[in-house]
Amino acid sequence: MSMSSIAASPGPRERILDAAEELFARRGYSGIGMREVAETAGLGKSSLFHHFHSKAELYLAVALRRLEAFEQRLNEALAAGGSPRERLDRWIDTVIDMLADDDRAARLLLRSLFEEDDADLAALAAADPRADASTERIIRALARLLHEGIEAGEFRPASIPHTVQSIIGLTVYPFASGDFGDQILGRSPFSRSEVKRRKQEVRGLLHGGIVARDGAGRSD
Amino acid sequence: MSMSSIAASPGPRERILDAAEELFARRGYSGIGMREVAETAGLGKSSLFHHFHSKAELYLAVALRRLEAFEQRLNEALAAGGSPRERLDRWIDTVIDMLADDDRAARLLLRSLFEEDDADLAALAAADPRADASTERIIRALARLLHEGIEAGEFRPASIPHTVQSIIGLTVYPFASGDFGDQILGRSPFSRSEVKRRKQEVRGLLHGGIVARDGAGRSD
DNA sequence: CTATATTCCGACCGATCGGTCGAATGTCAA
DNA sequence: TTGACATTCGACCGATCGGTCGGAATATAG
Repeated sequence: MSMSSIAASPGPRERILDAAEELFARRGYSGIGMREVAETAGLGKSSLFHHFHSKAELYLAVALRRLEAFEQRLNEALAAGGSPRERLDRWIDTVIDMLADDDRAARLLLRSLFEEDDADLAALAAADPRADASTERIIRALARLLHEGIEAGEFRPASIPHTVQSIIGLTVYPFASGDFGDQILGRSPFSRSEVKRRKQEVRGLLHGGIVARDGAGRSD
Repeated sequence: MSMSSIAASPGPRERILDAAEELFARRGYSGIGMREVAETAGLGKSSLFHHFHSKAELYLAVALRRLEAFEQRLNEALAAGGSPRERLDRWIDTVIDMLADDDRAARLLLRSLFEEDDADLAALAAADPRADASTERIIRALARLLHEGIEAGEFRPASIPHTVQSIIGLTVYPFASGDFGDQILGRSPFSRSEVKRRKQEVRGLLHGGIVARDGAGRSD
């Protein structure tokens, strides 16, 4: 028997991050306690504090891990080349795929965007700008892509910041809205086919709006 | 003089609701203590509990007040008549105006949509379905409007639930995104002109997308 | 084996949490 | 004035909060 349980499985640090992400995503920073995180991760609270020196540090580590994974996959999507429109479509598909993979990510992301949860957390975040820097790079890459598209005449001229807000609102929000979203969609969570529909919805809006053209509907 | 201070001014109940809304919107349900609410409202904690018997009840009262004000103004916007497209435009303008008036509303709304903050809160919310019923009526009215527009050939056929999600994401999210949103827009909060731009942005997306038509840009 | 460093945990800390209680004060009608 | 009711408040409750500490395991190196 001995030390057993799980041998080649993730170390305690990863287990803690996973547990914390799940909990923070669901009930927010102030909504969960370190005792609960420790319990979920399968160790004592004091052991938890051995790996992360404060609650704020743990939260930032969780957020940073998510954000950097996001950033990397989005960069890959952009680096794959193609016209601005093709790259934008791929960017959107990638975001939606990542959020649909687990809605924890969407909730955590949305929370971190508009939450002023705690004074200690804010102070620590100000001292360690890595998370903010990551979001900023993501936003800037998207803005640059829109700019290129406009320059190339593929996108209609528009206020890029507002378009960025729109794209984020269209992609992130529905996956974070939980029960409420399920209720709108008719009680089913985001299935494979719903994900596909969501991609089509966003693409359809960006390409053609919902208002019918003077005579013709449009296919793609 | 006598009882004075402020004569025709709001009673303690309204003062409490205002204070609580401000605080809950900013730091969420678990992020705020009843002591702080009482202090902000200008009375003792015990007096606060005289007016609201629990924290969950206070939160639900705050949310319900907001939601019903929302619902009423949105119904007025729809009742003013016009084609589905005109009514949808007016609906969107109304939402954006309300959220821009104070961003507490946007934050509180978005929070209530995707937050599973607390067990007690969830239990009480289940026992008093007024808030859920209000959101559901709002959503249903929007869905009905979209349906009418499609029937009338004004809107392109589409998945109505997904379109609902899109419209909410486009309108609500940017006002709730706080510092992050300001950062995207260039550090300025939502000024009168930004609000106008936001309306144009949403309308433009719903009417025409961002992808340029084969040859022509589009004005409105 | 022993020596050393790492990881774990139970017990504990002061502070704060939501909530209660009883008494003091204010208000108003009879 | 008196009695009934509403409102306020300070003091207090048990529970939980984030965080600390000293020592017991455990792993690793020599």
